[in-house]
Amino acid sequence: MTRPERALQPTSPAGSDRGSSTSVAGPGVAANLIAVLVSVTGGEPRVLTLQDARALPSGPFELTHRSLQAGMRAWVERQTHHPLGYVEQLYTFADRDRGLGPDQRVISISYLGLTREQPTMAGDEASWQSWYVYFPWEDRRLGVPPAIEEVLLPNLRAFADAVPALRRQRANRIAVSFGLEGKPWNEELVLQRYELLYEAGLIPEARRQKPELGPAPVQGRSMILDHRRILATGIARLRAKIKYHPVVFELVPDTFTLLQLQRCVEALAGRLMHKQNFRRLVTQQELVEETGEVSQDTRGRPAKLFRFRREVLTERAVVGTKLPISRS
Amino acid sequence: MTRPERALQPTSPAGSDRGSSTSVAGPGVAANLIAVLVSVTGGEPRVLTLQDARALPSGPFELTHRSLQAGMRAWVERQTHHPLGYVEQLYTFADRDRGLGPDQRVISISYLGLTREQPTMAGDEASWQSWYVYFPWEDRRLGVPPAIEEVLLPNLRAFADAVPALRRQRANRIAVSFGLEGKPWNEELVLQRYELLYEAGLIPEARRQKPELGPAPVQGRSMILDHRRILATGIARLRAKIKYHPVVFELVPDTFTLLQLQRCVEALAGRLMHKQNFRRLVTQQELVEETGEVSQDTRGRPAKLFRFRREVLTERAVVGTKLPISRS
DNA sequence: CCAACTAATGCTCAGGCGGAGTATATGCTA
DNA sequence: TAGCATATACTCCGCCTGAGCATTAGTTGG
Repeated sequence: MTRPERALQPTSPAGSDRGSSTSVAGPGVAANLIAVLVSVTGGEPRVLTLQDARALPSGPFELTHRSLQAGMRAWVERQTHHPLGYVEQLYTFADRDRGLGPDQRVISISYLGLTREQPTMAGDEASWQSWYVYFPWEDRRLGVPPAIEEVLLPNLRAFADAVPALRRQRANRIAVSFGLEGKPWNEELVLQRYELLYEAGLIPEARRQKPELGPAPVQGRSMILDHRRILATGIARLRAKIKYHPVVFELVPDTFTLLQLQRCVEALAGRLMHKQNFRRLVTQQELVEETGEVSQDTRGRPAKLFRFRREVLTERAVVGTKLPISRS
Repeated sequence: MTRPERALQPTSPAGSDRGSSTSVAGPGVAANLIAVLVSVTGGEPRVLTLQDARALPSGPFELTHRSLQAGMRAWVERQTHHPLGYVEQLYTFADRDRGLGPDQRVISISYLGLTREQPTMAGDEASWQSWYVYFPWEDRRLGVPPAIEEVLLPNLRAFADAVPALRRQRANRIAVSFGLEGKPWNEELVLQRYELLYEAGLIPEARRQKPELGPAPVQGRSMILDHRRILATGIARLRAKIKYHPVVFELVPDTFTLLQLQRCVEALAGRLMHKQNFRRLVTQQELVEETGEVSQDTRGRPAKLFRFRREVLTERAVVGTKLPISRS
């Protein structure tokens, strides 16, 4: 009997392939698994990191593994001693310029994994980091971070103005990505924003081969190789997913208050939500049921405890439709 | 040939892990690219096939390729002598049965590609097939195909009833997948429906190792290995994508009438749409602009010709939002 | 020229959903 | 007991969307 794996529907991230690679030698091509492991604790979305918080966990795809996904689960659970609630493939890279050499090629298959509790790690170099450590501009829960206006945008504008022929195009791209000039902020554009900063040369990853440029002006911790880019892909995917698939419940305890649930979603989305409407959304869709118990937390009126109605995963097809389809 | 292990992830509820397997340890890993190449002609969505329409085109990933995507483009364009408008990664899996030998394993990376015109192929064994040849139950433009009620559902019900303990669960899954018992038909569940038929043993792919079962009862052409499964993934992805990203325009001529555009979307979705609302949707979003010309087709009032406003790709972030996010 | 037909285009209407706000309930602590 | 903090209930309104009716602009056959 295999352990059940959750149903996943892959959606691809936009963007090109900039490969990432780690370890693994041998002639020909090697396969490497890279994990974006997410949990939410203390009101922060966290990701499992290694190497002084500068790398995502990764490991070779081994022959004992039944499948790529099984391989993912196997070594993650071996490392964390914790079951993985939800796993979804993110993207596969194999880029030459970031590889090991002309005769070497590494194929990296990245996965997003959700886990409910914070595992204790085997290795001591592992740690859970708020993902906003790497993407400070993505957290708007307390309003727009001042650094955006003070540091990020001036640098981006300079980037736009640097090439007159591309000025308008770049300025527009900046406006779309960061929600300027009346355009709405879209929390799903994590990857696009990262890419933009990369192209503008504002982050360390883009300056590795150009030490003459000095330190990168933009805040936010960097990672080895393309790991920050993979993380951006994972965040974007998760932010999109929570809107049409009940994956949040993989990140909260078995029973929870609606506010806890909301805080979790807010942590992931990096935005605050309207409390009453959030409740309406969740309850109307019958995603949860009352346990009958009440939260002991108790500042203010105690909140009812709820649990996820797992049945919804089978009773409905949890996907969206937007075309003007005729009912007749 | 042995039954191909399956690597794509089921969106099905109690999705089990049918991950692809590998048997052996060895130094080398080969990478293989598989393409779902789509075009729409003659009111039919078509897919490029090989080997007597039983295989998707595929080719090795070579060290000369800059990236996976570049590799895809390279050999597709070499084969078809036609540029690829849009390319998107579908899924990566490692399949035991594709291995070249005990010390080899193959990683398959599948891609979806859209092309505007029907290329003339180099090899004569290549042909464009309506994808409904492989999935007849997916075309509801002329109403629900009679074969669903006559062949498909009776067999599925038998499958559900076969195991009393699973009866309810299976019956429910059937209802959700095929839009029964008041549940709506969801054209995006292509993969789930295929999976269901596979698990129910109703299609040739599932019976390859069980010749005693005789011919599969369900109509629809099969393919080698799990190519039909990959095709299902591609169709599902495309059907989902057209709802929030203007990819249809990659499939129609440079100028087109709104009805042409609608027919194209309908071909992909397998459903008819409300004409006036379709126009409203397209024009309100300013996805198109008039060319000033008029269609010469001329049965009935001549239709204005339009062209896609490529600018929308940069002026807006073309993605959706469904959370009750506070504007303040 | 008119009638009939086909398809394009314009317009209206009603229901539902989502964003936002107000009001009330229920626990605590000072 | 007042005040506070949070939970929960309900209302309002605008927009989107499904659906249908009406009109326009061509062609084709008498």
